[in-house]
Amino acid sequence: MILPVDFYRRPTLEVARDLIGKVLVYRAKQGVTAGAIVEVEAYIGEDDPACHAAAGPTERNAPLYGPPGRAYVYLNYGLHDMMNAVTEEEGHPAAVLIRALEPLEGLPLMRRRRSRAPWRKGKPPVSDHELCRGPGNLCRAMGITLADNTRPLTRGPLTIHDRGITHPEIVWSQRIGIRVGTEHHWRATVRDHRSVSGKRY
DNA sequence: CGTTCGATGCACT
DNA sequence: GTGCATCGAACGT
Repeated sequence: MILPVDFYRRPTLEVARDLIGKVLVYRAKQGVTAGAIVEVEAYIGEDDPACHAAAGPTERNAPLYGPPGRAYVYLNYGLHDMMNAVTEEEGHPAAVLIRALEPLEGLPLMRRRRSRAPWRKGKPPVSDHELCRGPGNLCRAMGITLADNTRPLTRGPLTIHDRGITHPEIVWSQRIGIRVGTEHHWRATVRDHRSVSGKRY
């Protein structure tokens, strides 16, 4: 079952918690890829210095201010696409960054896409559990790009599903890879999961 | 195990 | 011109 818009129109920390174990699906022309979410981070409002809305509305962060249940995709470090799910009411800028998946479907396609990265030329293919480890890696493996920015997650090629995965054990920790706002423990991971990026708990 | 650092594009100031 | 919500290699312990 595809998660409805009301799933996303809630406090961001609740959405973040509940996204763990849900399944991200991309139906591309090349084939279907899917993975269970095992790591997320919440970015909440203009008072959160690490949130892209910290400096107020801009052209780039406009999707954060838009309706919930849509994708906010942006390019980071000039290299990596990052995918968020927009949360809360329209006008309240907040989102959940999808940081890692456990690959479920389309692993050969994921591996082909990962191998296509310029910095992986001539390198051995990555193992299964590494295919979607890290926000940049998962976007590359899933084929998620800036073209998917603002796409609804309730229909179309990019969707998030409840497939009844049973209550993974969730651990909260500091968000990683940021230089401000590290005091908040707004990173949720599945305990000791090998597809989680960075430190595991 | 850990830390450091270069690649790379673009929004923002 | 500056600085990233990263990745992976190259080192040191």
